[in-house]
Amino acid sequence: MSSAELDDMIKALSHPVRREILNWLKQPEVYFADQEHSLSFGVCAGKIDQKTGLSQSTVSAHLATLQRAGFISSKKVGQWNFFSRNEEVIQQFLARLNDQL
Amino acid sequence: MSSAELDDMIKALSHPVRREILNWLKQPEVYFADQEHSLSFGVCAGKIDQKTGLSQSTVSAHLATLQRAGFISSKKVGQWNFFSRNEEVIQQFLARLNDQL
DNA sequence: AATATATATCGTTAACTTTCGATATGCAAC
DNA sequence: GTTGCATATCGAAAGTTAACGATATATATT
Repeated sequence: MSSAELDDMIKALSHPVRREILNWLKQPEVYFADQEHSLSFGVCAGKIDQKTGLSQSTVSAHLATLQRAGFISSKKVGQWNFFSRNEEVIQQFLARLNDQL
Repeated sequence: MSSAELDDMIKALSHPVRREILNWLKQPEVYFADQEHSLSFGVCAGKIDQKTGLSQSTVSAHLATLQRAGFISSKKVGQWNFFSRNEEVIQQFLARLNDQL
């Protein structure tokens, strides 16, 4: 993980809504129990929009930021886009921070 | 550590110069070997100004940000202000992040 | 093909952050 | 008490980020 990548990651975490989203994705079955689709591909963008209370375009940008940082991935299925955490990346990030901070 | 405090801490880390300063303070004897004063009280603000290459006022603001977040403390001795890391706070922060991320 | 739904992208505005130089404050030395 | 040095604070300019509504794209349904 380069220094620039680390920078992107920390910046991605520096917004409370993005941290909250990451947290929700940790336990989709708790926070998105109402999702019609199976949670196995992840959580549907629209469900996240609802939960934040922010506009659709704003949340789309937050998800893009988290994805650019590597913390989440998306899987497109039909017209939907499902998001889920990249646990290994998150662990790498924490390890790196533990080390370099 | 409250959620607002965590927020301040992550924001404090979200600038590369502030992370760099934290890193320098980890090994003052390596990065500030030229300091005339003993390093036992910490590193003198002016030395940090020099090393960053940024203006005195800018660095003063960065140091204030790190201090508000709790990552560093300062000790005033005469006309000088010496800064040093708060290792316990940093460890608490890392533990919290490990947990909540 | 037309319509509907989900999501991304665009353009704008508002808010926040970083930087600087200038000034203020506080201490020391003369 | 005036001068000099270290640092903090102030005010302005520039850069970055966040938010929104509108629009574009892609898929699904009729």
